[in-house]
Amino acid sequence: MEKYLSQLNEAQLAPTIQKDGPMIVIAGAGSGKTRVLTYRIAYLMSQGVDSFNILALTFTNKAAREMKERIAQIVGNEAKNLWMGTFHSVFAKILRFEGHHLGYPSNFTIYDTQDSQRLLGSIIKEMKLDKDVYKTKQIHSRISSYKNNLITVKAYLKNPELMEADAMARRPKMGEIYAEYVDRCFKAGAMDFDDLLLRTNELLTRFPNVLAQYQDKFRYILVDEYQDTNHSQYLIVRALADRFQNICVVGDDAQSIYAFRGANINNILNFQKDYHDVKLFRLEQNYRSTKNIVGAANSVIEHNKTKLDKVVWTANDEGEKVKVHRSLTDGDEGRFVASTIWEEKMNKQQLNSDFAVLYRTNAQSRSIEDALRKRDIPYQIYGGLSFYQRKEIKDVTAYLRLILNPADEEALKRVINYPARGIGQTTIDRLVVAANSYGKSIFEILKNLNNIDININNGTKNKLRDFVTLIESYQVMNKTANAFDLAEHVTKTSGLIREFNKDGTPEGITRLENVQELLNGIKDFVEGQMEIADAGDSLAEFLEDVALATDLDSDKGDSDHVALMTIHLAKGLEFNNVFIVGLEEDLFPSAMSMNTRSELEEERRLFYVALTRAEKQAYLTYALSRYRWGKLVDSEPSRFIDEIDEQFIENLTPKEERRFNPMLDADIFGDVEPSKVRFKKPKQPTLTKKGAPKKPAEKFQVSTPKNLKPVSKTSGGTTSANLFDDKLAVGNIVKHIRFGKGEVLKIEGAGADVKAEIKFEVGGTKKLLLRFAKLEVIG
DNA sequence: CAGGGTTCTATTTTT
DNA sequence: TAGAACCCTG
Repeated sequence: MEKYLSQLNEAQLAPTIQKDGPMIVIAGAGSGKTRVLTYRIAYLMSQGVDSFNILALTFTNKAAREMKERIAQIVGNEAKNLWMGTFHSVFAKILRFEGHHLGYPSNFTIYDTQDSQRLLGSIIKEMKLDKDVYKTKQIHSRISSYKNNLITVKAYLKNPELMEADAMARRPKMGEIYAEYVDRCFKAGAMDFDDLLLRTNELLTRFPNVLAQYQDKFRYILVDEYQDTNHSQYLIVRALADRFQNICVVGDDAQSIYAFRGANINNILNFQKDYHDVKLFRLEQNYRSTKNIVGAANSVIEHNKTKLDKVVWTANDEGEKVKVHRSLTDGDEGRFVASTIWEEKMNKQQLNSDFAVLYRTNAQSRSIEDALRKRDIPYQIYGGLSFYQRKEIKDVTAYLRLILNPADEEALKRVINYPARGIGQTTIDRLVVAANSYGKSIFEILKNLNNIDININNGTKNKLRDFVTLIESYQVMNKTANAFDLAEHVTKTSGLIREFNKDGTPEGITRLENVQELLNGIKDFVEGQMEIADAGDSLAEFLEDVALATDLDSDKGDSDHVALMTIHLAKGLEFNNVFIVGLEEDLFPSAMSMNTRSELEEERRLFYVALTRAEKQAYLTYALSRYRWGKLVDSEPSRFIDEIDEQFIENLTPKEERRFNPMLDADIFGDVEPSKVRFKKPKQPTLTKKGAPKKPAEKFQVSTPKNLKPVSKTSGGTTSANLFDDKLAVGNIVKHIRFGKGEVLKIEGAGADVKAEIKFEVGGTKKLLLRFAKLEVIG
């Protein structure tokens, strides 16, 4: 242990060996707080604290895993007994054991955001409320914030102010929706994310003996990223730490960026008032970044009023200045990022993984991706639609969830008619009504179709019975088979594989691959579990992992790639070179977050977080205009750029600015004669029900050369360039493409390994320019 | 009920 | 732009 402690500086050592009592560590960015946490746990164990008595709450499961591995290197196998993880995953585990006190089955389902919103959507529909007033997203975030503040339905109904506020927002039925939602979740044996915390609180307050048991267990509690805890989490920590008061929280008020999901910065600001005799430690020396980066970050955060006193400094080199780059469009911005990475890799012998591109919103990844792909620079996008949220994955897991917990309403609704079995919406609606009126789950209704008064014809009833038989057969199998065999069996026999295989489109193939990857994941999981002696039901535990996994957690990690992610996701990470893109007013700071001082300050902290991810070099980029919601919009540089002290900045003035030039930027090796393209007249204007005749869209039918095989298809399609239909590939007729003068239509084709760009000019003479390029394998 | 086509509408961040 | 909702037809 001594040898490890000697690696710490004085400021780090003090909190590490402070064994007992409440303490707070204010840790500046890059000051080595993870190391302090890790070594502190190891130190506690070396001082005779039983590993079973330590609880460490981290921000991601990945962070917990890495910390655990590190501790294991120091103290050995004992580390396995530590309780470490996110609030959600740790308390989900506890609720599996103790949930029965609250009337939950131990195999309760965890509803993710999508499940919650779907359920709310159907409740709103059942209540016949106006869905434009009662928007599911907003209702959900409302309910979420109630729950995070421990406002139960009961408490809500006793709180005239809240009800008044909702009534003022023209949503007087809010309370009813809330009540119905909670009720339906409960009946489905499901908890949403917020329930995992709320119910833990309920458990600890209503059952003093349970509380006592866990207080006794968790004698030493450590909380990372304390600035991002919400009220619900705060109360859990307080309750658990109450007996021994051995509570150590670590955080940085300047990096509090989760207010939108209920995080309360006051938790960290007021910590010293919450406990007696709190020891305060500060880690102010930054080991991560150059003087220029630290200086730039400090000068920005100075503009915030709400903050704790702290001076972050570094003994590192001066380094390069923070570079600011202006582009014409978002496309140019992407090309700047890609070419800079390209050059830096050449000149400085760096790896792809030395680079990260950070943005405010997920939608911004697109232009960056395009540019990186064009240069063959490998990248990985983190976040966005995470693997487990993809449709095909959710389809498979829905079956698995249903097997485990047949009451799971959302899972059932998802798969009862997918793949199609002739069970339509009307039938499902009737089932839901019946379930509600009998106070049973839908699956119970299905099992008792004979004894229940329900208006469903016999043909459909038989289909429903077949479905029940199918699920029940899986349930039988689940008793003996392992999770992998079961999952594989389900994908084959439910018709899911057939469904994805059906059309043979690249999308279908990708889906199949994803399903295969899921199966592999289950296999790994099952094998991993065999090594654990007291492992429980592998399927249940796998599903729990899935529900609480973040995209960072599932990082395969071994390939060398540029990382693309939102700033939120980048918290806690570091990279040699960081690009912060889209630094424009209304984008960053976001237009939604400029109404109040506190919102704006949070955006500024977010920028601070982004900047402090960089070790050697930070690039700030913005574009003069950018495609937002399909249109090119002018934008102004972000105020955050101005807020940086000039001495830390270098402006990169581009020598020449040019827009995308297909002759230079695309890989062209052939042309197609315009004569092969045929235009047809636009349709007549169509009348819509709502009244006014719409202007006719300019619609043309275009036939493309035979060797072009259109590949992708979208669900809808207005202007979409990838609106192709498989059938059309035969005659090569592309329908319904709406375009304006000079717009570019891209076709990414499979057939002859081609990619083409067709340029149309509408009005005047119609011309076509078709260019082929090498096929780019996407994704 | 299924499937295709059309129209509408929402765009912040996530456990 | 892209996905969801909706509408129409077989």
